[in-house]
Amino acid sequence: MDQNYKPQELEQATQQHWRENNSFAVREDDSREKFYCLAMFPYPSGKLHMGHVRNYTIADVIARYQRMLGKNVLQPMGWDAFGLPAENAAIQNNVPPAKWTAQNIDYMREQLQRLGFAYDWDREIATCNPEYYRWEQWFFTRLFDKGMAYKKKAEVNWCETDQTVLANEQVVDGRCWRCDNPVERRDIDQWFFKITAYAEELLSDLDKLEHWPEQVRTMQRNWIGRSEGVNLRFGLAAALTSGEDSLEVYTTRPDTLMGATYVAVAPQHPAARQAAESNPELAAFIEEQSRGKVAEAELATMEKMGMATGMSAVNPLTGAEVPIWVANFVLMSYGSGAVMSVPGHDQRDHEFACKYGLPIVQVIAKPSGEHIYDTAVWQDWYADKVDVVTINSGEFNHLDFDGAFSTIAGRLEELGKGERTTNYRLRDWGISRQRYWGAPIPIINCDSCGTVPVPAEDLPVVLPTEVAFEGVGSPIKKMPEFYETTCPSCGGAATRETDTFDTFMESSWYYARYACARNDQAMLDAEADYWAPVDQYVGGIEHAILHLLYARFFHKLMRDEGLVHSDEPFTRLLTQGMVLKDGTKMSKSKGNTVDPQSLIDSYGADTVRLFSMFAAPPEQSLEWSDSGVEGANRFLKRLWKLVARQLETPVSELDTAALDKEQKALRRKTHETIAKVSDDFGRRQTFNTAIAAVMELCNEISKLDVTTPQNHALTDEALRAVVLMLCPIVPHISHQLWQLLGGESDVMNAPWPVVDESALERDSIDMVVQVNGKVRAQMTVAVDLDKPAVEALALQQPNVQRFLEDVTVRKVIVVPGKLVNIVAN
RNA sequence: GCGGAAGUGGCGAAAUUGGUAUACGCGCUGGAUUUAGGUUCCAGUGCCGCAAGGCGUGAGAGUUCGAGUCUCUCCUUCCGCACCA
Repeated sequence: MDQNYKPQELEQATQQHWRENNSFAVREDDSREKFYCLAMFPYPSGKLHMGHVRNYTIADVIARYQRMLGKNVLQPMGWDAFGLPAENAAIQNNVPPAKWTAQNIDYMREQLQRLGFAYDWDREIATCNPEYYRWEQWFFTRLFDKGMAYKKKAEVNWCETDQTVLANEQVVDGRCWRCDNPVERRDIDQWFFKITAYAEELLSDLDKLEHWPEQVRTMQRNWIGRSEGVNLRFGLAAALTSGEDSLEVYTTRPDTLMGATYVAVAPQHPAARQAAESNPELAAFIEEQSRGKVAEAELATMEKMGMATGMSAVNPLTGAEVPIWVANFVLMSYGSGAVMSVPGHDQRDHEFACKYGLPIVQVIAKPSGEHIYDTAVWQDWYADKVDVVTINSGEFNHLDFDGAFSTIAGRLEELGKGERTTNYRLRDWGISRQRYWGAPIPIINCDSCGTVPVPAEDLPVVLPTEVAFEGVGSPIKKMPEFYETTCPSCGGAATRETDTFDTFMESSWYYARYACARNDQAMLDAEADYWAPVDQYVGGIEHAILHLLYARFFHKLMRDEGLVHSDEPFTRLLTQGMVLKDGTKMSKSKGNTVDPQSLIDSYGADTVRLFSMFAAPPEQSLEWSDSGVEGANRFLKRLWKLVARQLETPVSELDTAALDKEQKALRRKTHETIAKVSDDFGRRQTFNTAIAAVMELCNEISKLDVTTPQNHALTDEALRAVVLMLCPIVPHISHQLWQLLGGESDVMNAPWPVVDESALERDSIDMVVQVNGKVRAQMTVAVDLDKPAVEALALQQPNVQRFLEDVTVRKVIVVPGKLVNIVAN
């Protein structure tokens, strides 16, 4: 055996072996438990970064471990290939997005293979291929027929110069990130998915996801934002021109209805618009509120502003008339776009009332009644729901929150002026993008038939890839050969939809498609149903809401279409931490990136994998350290030498009955390590401590003199266990060392090592003796020594006696196998 | 403002059920090998102290024979959401 560890040639040979044996291809197999392990697929941006390496190493370690447990493991890989960067690159470098993307995929696939990930490449998918997105288009038409996909005018951020819609993130200080022109809000036709129809299920099923991080579940709960309240209608003193004679508001605090002193409506509300017709000042105010800053975080810190409409509303229970104001803080997209304002018990309403001199009425009070209510000064308890009672509320006085809520809600229901409702913060998912590099929305607009979905037999609607970019607009919007078509319904001239799908669409169902990636007859099939759901999903926390919520939604849509038979797509979720350098996230803009490729070139893939798994537990952020990489490499070199030393002597039979104390200790260490590493890999998913335990075992092995036959046999057992346990993490070196140690078959197919319980047995144990909680002595006692004897032995320890000289022993606590604590004073 | 996570040596971190704080690795110090540097190997390495010992897990209290771990108060950092009626 070569005395030196040579990762480059060793890894190349191992990978060639895997390729030749098609080692990672899998099929359905009912004789074994299936395990579907998946890492979030990458956007093919050019080359892998350290975050990818970490993500894919974690998933690969889990997949390989599960495989060694005897399961039928699927681990696929693919490309989230549609998206904006390809368009930007096209404009900058004059390369068509399709070509740019394909080149990047080829390069990054090579990198992933060089890292030795156990992917079934036969199932590779790229979402920009028509073979993939045709099924997405087909599914969309199914949802259209069901009414789950619909078109409506929606307010968007619009850049007039670039002729495109901007995402909120692309609006910087109210201006376009690219051309710096002021962004307008504009109403344009957009396609939506009715995700709100699944709000309740998406919320309640979070309780089933017990193997998801609590943080992600909480974030999704908050995002869905369920609240219980009442929809109620204020009368209108004068009916609107549209015929409406009432104004609907949503409140979670019907108990404060008697304290409503004005009604506030959103600038976009019909009542506001009508009032503006005869009020130029108000019209200007509404116009002003419709442009400028749009990011919601900025809206939240904006000054509260409003203007009276001159109209008034009638309280449905008291008949009192209150003024209607337009206020910039009321959102048209939540509830009905109008709120009843109770400045006595809502801080924001209070601020607004103080600013504009509107009346403030107290309707809830502390039950003691001792307080003095100063309407000019806000105090936190004014909004409390517990330990308060209603006052100044006529017949509804002296009720607690629950009593007031149900009595007032009940009365409104009797009068037909309101009803209890559940509201969600979640809004329908807008899926239209005015971008080019995405899947075309399969819709044809016909002057006589209206909106017509493309029939299944005409799918896919293929996105033209030979395109020329003139500025930033989507090229297909200027291509009559793309958009001019005939109506599938009447045969007349019609135009195609030129918008494309949000790229979150593709990533919402790719996990299911891997399972039947080459099926050109159906979106999903029985094989997809065999593999679904994903048993272990691994990805960044940044996808906690959007991607993971959309995928959960899609899974339920597919279930209701009969395509899958589970409720949730991802049983277990691991969110890996960021890769940091010098305490901050690695990023191009900070210039603190480390190129994985150069590390692989100089140390080999195994070293990179080992360091990524050793430096921190997977959920925590990982601080990059060049010397830590050296350390990982050093360990592999030592391991190599350890096996080389081992092979100098022929193997003898291990006689476990004839071991001396030192030999028993090493054998115990070997099996204790197997137990710990198994627990760390399986239950805890703390691979850093598993590696540390293996390192400890290796340190023990290297201390042993292997020239005696029994020591050599013992080391053989230990080294085989080490190689098996390291195999998921450093598969290349493990593959070679396993062969050198005479292991049968591929190490990656070998069974995970089993603990020999008899090796764990010990006849003596080290215990600590404390006096008043401070360690004063160590002693070795027989395992079966009873408590009184242990206590007596502890008291005899010379250093213990020294500390007991001038005090009286009050109590002795014996924790078997661990310690003795003598309490004395 | 609301919600979540976390604060342990010089650094990354460990301590899983309330039981020896700092495993494992990095770095550092000394030594061996080497023409030298690097590599490799050996020994040491929380702080104060010659030692005995004392002090040590963000700060302060509490519970306990015993607290990094449990309870309370506070401080700091990171992350998410953010006018949601």
